[in-house]
Amino acid sequence: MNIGDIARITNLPAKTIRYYEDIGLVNPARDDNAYRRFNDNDVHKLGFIGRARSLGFTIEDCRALLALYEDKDRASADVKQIAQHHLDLIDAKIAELKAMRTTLGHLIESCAGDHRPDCPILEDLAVISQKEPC
Amino acid sequence: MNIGDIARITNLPAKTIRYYEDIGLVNPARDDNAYRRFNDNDVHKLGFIGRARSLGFTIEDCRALLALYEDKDRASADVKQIAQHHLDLIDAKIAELKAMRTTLGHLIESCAGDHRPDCPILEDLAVISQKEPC
DNA sequence: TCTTGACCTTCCAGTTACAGGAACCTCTAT
DNA sequence: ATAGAGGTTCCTGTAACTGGAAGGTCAAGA
Repeated sequence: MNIGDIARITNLPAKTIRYYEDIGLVNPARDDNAYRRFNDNDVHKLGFIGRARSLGFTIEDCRALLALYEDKDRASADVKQIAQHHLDLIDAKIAELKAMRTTLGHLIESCAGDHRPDCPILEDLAVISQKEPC
Repeated sequence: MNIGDIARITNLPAKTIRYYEDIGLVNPARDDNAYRRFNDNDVHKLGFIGRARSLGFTIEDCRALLALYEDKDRASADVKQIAQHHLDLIDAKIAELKAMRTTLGHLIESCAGDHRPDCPILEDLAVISQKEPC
């Protein structure tokens, strides 16, 4: 199978698949014409990576998870640790965004949004006093 | 005031302030020794940018907000529109992260996390069936 | 046979918002 | 005179791709 077929199957852009080869996540064979030739294992791996990425794992996480996946002597604790760490990061990010959301939501509510220049949003941003960073 | 003083006042790294000059957000004067010399207006602007950034506004948003701030004939509607758009992006991001969090949370719960290789997390990632991306 | 269009290749640049580091200059205090 | 703190520019790297240029390959139709 050529890269276009795999792109369709895995729902990953061909560009992305080439990139994954560049950084050593996959290693497809080559035909005489230099076209990449993907086998079932490559498809499987790329699907794995795609799903991990869609859960927000970094590329390096994907690399580690893939290695564990292929290591039949792995300890599930190692997998869980990676996942838990990632979950913690997600939770931290959600908390950060929610704090922003709250502040920004209040500011937007209080802004008339008309033709006049008066704007609580700008006034807040321009405030001299040192608040804790959001 | 030199860059270090401003860095302390605004709580922005000196590197960041230089970067903001590079991209034209601020334009401090220079002393004979080529040191940047910041006045009160520069401090004010950098504080403004810092607070906008801490609410997650992009640099280009900051540029636009700063322009509106300095335009005394602005319409608050223009400010509100930028803020509302940003809020929408934040909400989308929160929703995305929450979906990841839910899926990942379930997977982690179901993983024993011991010395054995069996792992529902890996099994899920390796699934052949095409689910909707998370 | 020629051509057209779809597909493939590599390589380079751009994205975001900085951070790190090298090499070097300047100021102040001892 | 020298040390140390602070300033300068310039270059590289980050994450994970995306876009585009320039060009090779393949299958089908006129």
